[in-house]
Amino acid sequence: MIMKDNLELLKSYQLKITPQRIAIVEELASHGHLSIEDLYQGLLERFPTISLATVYKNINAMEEKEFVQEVKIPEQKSKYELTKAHHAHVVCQECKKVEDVVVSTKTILDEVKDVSHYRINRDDLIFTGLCPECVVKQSA
Amino acid sequence: MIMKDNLELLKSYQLKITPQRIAIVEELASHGHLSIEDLYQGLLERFPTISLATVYKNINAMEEKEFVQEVKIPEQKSKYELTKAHHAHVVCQECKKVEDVVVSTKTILDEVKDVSHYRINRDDLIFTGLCPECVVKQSA
DNA sequence: TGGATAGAAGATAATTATTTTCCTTTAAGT
DNA sequence: ACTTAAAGGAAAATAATTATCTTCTATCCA
Repeated sequence: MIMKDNLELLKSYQLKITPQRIAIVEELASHGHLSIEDLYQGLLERFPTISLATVYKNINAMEEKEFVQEVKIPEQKSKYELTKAHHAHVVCQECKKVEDVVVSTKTILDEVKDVSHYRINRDDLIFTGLCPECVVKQSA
Repeated sequence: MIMKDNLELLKSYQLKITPQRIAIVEELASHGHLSIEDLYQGLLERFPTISLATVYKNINAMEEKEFVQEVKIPEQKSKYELTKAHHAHVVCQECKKVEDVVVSTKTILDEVKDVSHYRINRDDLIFTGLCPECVVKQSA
């Protein structure tokens, strides 16, 4: 179910509230990280006539407003997530799941700035490996 | 010009040596990070009849053998680079240039492992901001 | 609350990007 | 040199994304 927060948020981002958009937010809120195709398949169940173009247009509009963000993952199609407090991602190379992880970036950021002399204002950190469940399966 | 090393390397990766492949390696060696389209345009000058499919097929083959690696960058098309010692990337949001940067990842890796309980064996770190040149231009 | 209207949805076409096919050519190993 | 597996090139096939156009609806305001 959708939280009022999300509705308010959509509004505050100047995105018109439509049933399709609400559904997109719900999907993202409950599943976390979804590809365009994932979203489309999920929405089809609720809106049998929804167009793939509608998914693209909405995700693009939401990205534009920074309401959602694209996550580019090695060896996979891009996933989308609701914008939230800054975080990194861990990806399981086995089961493909993607999770958020909050880590301190100060140390590495300082080093990057120091070494590169860039003024950094964004970081996209993806860590790939095996999730705890897949580690177990693998050793079994 | 191509270094013998690259030829040897191509061989050692079981990739048949062809003029087109040599050119791809040269392009990547001299320009660092190139998109498929960049590569195609560069190669066209030397091989007016080269096919875009050849570029795709070769890059895919080289990726397969881990001779080159894809670098997924926010808001940009993927770039490709020769595989080398592990490193992170800095991207200038203004002039779009991409550079390698070597930083210690031990601290953050430990934290990621600790927080996520994943067994991590790969990291893709992209830092976006302004390169020194663009910082200057911007304040001018 | 009942329009007016900007913007969204849906269908489809058009682009763009990527992969595959098929046939010719060539690199690499006898 | 000869053989063969693999690569190149052209074009077709797929996939992914964007654009267009018409219809519909959320939002705004009298």
